[in-house]
Amino acid sequence: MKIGQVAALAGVSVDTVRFYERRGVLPAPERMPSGYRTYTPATVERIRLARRLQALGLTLDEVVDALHATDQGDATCASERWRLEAVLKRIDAKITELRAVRRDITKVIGACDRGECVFGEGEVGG
Amino acid sequence: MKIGQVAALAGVSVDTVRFYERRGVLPAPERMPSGYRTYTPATVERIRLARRLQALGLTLDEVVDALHATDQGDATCASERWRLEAVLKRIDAKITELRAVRRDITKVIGACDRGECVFGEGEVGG
DNA sequence: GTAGAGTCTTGACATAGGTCCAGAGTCAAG
DNA sequence: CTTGACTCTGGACCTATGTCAAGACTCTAC
Repeated sequence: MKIGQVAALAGVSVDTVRFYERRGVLPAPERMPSGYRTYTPATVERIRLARRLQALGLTLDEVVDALHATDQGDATCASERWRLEAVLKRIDAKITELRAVRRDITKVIGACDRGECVFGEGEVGG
Repeated sequence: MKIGQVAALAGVSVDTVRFYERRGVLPAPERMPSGYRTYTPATVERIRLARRLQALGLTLDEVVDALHATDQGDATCASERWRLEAVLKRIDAKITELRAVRRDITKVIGACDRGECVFGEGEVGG
């Protein structure tokens, strides 16, 4: 398969496939005599897995780490699960942060209703 | 006041003050004969307000809009409150999204526990 | 008058994850 | 053999919010 077909099947752009190669998500593929990259269907699966992990909140570097771990062959659910739990922690922290900001905003809106506006009624000069 | 003092009082860097000027948060200040920017204490307040609004989740462009509205003099709580409510909507959307991802992750971890691992036990080739 | 701190402008660098472009080469169909 | 689609490389560009550096100038204190 050439890069266009792989990209289409995986649901990403050709540029993204080449980008993934540069970033280590994909290994350097075989080349035709012309220099064209050739892939096997396994690459499509690899890209799909990478996308799935990204959708779960892993950074691209984390995806690379996870894939390399599975490439080593000794990756199991038990050994990789912590990656997901780390993301879970990050998400929880982010949600907590957003909720705090949310509270602050509602407070400011409430102050607004009581006539104490952040948007100064007076001038805030330069 | 010169830029360093303004920055120190407002709790930002000198670079940030100049950056704010470029972005329209701050108007172009008066200059000394030497070319040095001169500010009044009102600028410190303006920067502090900008930071407060940013901390509430407004983008810098939104901060600029809000400040320009108050500069026009006809800004009131009632007229500016929608900006905060827009941010509130954004935050809620983000929280919803994060919770969805969170659920997905816990599902994947659960599948993990049942032996269906995203990290393929088999190879995911290149 | 000189040292050191502050300020000036312009422009590059940083993150994260791509996207897009130019110019050249290649492949398949008619 | 030509046309159009595809691919190659290398690098620039994007968002957002700053941060940093170089080289020149100015201000303050001694």
